[in-house]
Order: sequence, then C-alpha cells, then structure tokens
Amino acid sequence: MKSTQKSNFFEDVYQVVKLIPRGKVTSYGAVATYLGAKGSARMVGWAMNSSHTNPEIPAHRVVNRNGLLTGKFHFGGLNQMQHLLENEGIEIEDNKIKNFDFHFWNPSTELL
DNA sequence: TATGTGACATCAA
DNA sequence: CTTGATGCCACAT
Repeated sequence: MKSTQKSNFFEDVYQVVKLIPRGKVTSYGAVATYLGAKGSARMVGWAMNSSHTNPEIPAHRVVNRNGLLTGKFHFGGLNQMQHLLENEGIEIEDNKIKNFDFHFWNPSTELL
C-alpha cells in the first residue's frame, strides 16, 4: 500500500465529487466537512487541482461557498465551467450560480 | 526539517 | 459594496 494509492484524502474528494447528481453543485467546505477535514476547504480545492488527471471528476459542480465559479479559470475555457453547469440546468449569472441554495447538494445531508 | 503554496471560509474595517 | 488579514490542512520542493 504505497504505490497503488496516492492519498486517501484526494481519493475521497474525487469519490464525493463524482457522486454529485447532475444539475447539482456543492461547496468546497461542505465536501471538506463531510470528509472530516472540516475547516480545510482549501484541501478540496487542492484535490480538484489534481483532478485534472482524473477526467471523471466533474469539478465544475464544485464551487465556493458563495456559489461563485472561482475555479473556472482552471478549466479549458473561461466559459467551459459555466457552460457545463448551464447544460445541467443550472443558471449562471456574473460567474455566480443562481438559486444556489436550490442546486446545493450537501454530502453530509444528501449522501450520508 | 522548514518554507511556500492553494479552484476556500470567515471576520473586520 | 470592496479590500485586507487570518486560519486551516495537505502537498511540493
């Protein structure tokens, strides 16, 4: 167990993000709290940064606590993230998700 | 071992 | 409304 796995933390983040239903979004802090790393929302963002090696990670469904698409600059195009979200039925305005509360998917509550 | 960094969160002014 | 500062934890060098 030293060469087949990188870090459970990243893996856990990926698992949770991949479990996000279509048309739903979550926040870094929510995922961090669910993983037990409460207060370490940055770690989730870090994991997302590595998610580039994991094409199965819908990172576009992970936004900051304000529903703001802070990470869109890391996508291929600046509109890529917004387009993906809009494609799932989520409305975006000014780089921010509208009805964020409605689209919010809390792993600690929904996933359990 | 120590230092720097980060797609955040939260508070204060 | 905006900007600045601080805390947090894991990873890279």
